[in-house]
Amino acid sequence: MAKELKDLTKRSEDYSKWYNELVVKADLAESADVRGCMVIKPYGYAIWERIQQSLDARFKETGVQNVYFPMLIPKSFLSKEAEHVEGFAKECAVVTHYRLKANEEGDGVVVDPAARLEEELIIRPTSETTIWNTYRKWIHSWRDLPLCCNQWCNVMRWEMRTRLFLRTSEFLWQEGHTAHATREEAEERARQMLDVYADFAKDVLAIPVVRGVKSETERFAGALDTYTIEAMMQDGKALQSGTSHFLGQNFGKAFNVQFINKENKPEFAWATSWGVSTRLMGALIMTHSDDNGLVLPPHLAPIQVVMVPIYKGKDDLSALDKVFDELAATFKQMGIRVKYDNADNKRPGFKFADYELKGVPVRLVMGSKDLQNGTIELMRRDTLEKETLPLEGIAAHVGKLLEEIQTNLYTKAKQRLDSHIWECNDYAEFKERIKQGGFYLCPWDGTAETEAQIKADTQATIRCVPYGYSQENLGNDMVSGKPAVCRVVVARSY
RNA sequence: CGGGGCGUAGCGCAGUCCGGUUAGCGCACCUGCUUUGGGAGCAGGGGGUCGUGGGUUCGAAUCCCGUCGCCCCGACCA
Repeated sequence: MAKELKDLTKRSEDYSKWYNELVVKADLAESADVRGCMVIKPYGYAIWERIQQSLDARFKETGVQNVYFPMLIPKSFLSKEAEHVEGFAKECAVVTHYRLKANEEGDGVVVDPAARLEEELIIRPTSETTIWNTYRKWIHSWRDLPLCCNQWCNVMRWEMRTRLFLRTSEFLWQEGHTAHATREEAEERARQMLDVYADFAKDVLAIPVVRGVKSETERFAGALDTYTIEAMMQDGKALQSGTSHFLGQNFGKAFNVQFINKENKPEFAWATSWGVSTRLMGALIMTHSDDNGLVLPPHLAPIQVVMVPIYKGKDDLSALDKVFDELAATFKQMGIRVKYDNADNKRPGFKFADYELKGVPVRLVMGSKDLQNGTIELMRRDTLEKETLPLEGIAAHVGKLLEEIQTNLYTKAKQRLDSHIWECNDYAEFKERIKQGGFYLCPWDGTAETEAQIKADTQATIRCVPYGYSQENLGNDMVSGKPAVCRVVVARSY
């Protein structure tokens, strides 16, 4: 399998194809028999669960509670916020009937025309509308605020083109929805959640991101401001990996969510929403993977250490079992996620390749030779380096090594990001260089026209107005030549 | 919705141009033996209405007409 994968990467310069093959071969997910949807397989879902656990704990530290709202949204809800409906209308799946009946003219079943719904229901593309419709009942006084809820759920957007994890019709995500008494507090929350995402990406996924704010055309439908984290994939393309929106009072007004403020006057609630999705797994795969398969950062990996015995007979195995079982217990005490694979239906070579494909950070191997010598072989996935070490003290060594691998993966990705961000002030130069990928810091006049021009000419888009990069000596917009209002990140994206 | 391509075993494909043995190959699967420190070897075995409907023909996976489905490129997008 890995051989095929390697051949593929050598033969094909198409990064997307390599990515898709990798997802399938690493046993993460596959295309479903339903248009544009995906089946997440056990190992892929284990990774998603790690993301959930880790993010959820961070949300709760900021005072967020989990809730659940229905998947079906009455059509009328969606039309209450004008920009919101315009943004999502083109990609909604609609429920029109509630019953089937036997086909009188042939096999199978048909939709029963008598069972037409009076009001169609939309399968949620996002839940602002249904949640704010309920917030009206929950919010009456400034004392009810802030209200900070999050839900883990699926959503459906009828995308025209799909790719596993990056853009599927149905995807898993979390969506946070907060309501606040003041504009300042809501804006602060939107930025705070962006920081939660950025820190999570860095500390757990080992993915460095560029934080910033979206241009008006790239903004979430119905938002006043959309904050984003943009990650750079190995081919230099950008991937929007998480967003946080300041929604102003748009949804408060649309759903009439008013509270009595401290001055005893009615006021519309201020809103934010923020989300990350299974797309993060796409980011993870495309940031760290190599030709041997996935490379998972230890803080995320469902299996941090895999142990494989090499044996000839039953006696060999039971001697090795004893050592490994003891080692496994030590790892578990240390809070390290360990798997001992002594299954006899797969040969060692197969296991090695398979766990590499799955990105397990550390592999420990022992055979009868090691047993005699009191040694153990260790391989780290990030560098593929192998060494034979004394069995004594191996657990402590592995504990330290996991942290080292985590740091190393982040450092490598950060160096790649930093060395592929360039200032660019000349449009002709930009058009040439964008072909190789990378992020370009370009002066922008703030108009949608130049933004559209760039997209038409190069397929690249304004990813964001970045934080942490100089906004001085702007000069003129590289397309229009008019005075620039800010420097933006321009890149091709997934 | 525009442009290109493909439907043959669970998966990947050859065969189609130029109709003619029993439709073939690789992987996977099953059985047995030998193996096990980098994706095992040998031997044997099972699995097909060639997407589908019609037509031409002594004869169709192959030619003709229709139809269904899928993939890729664009517009959309977390």
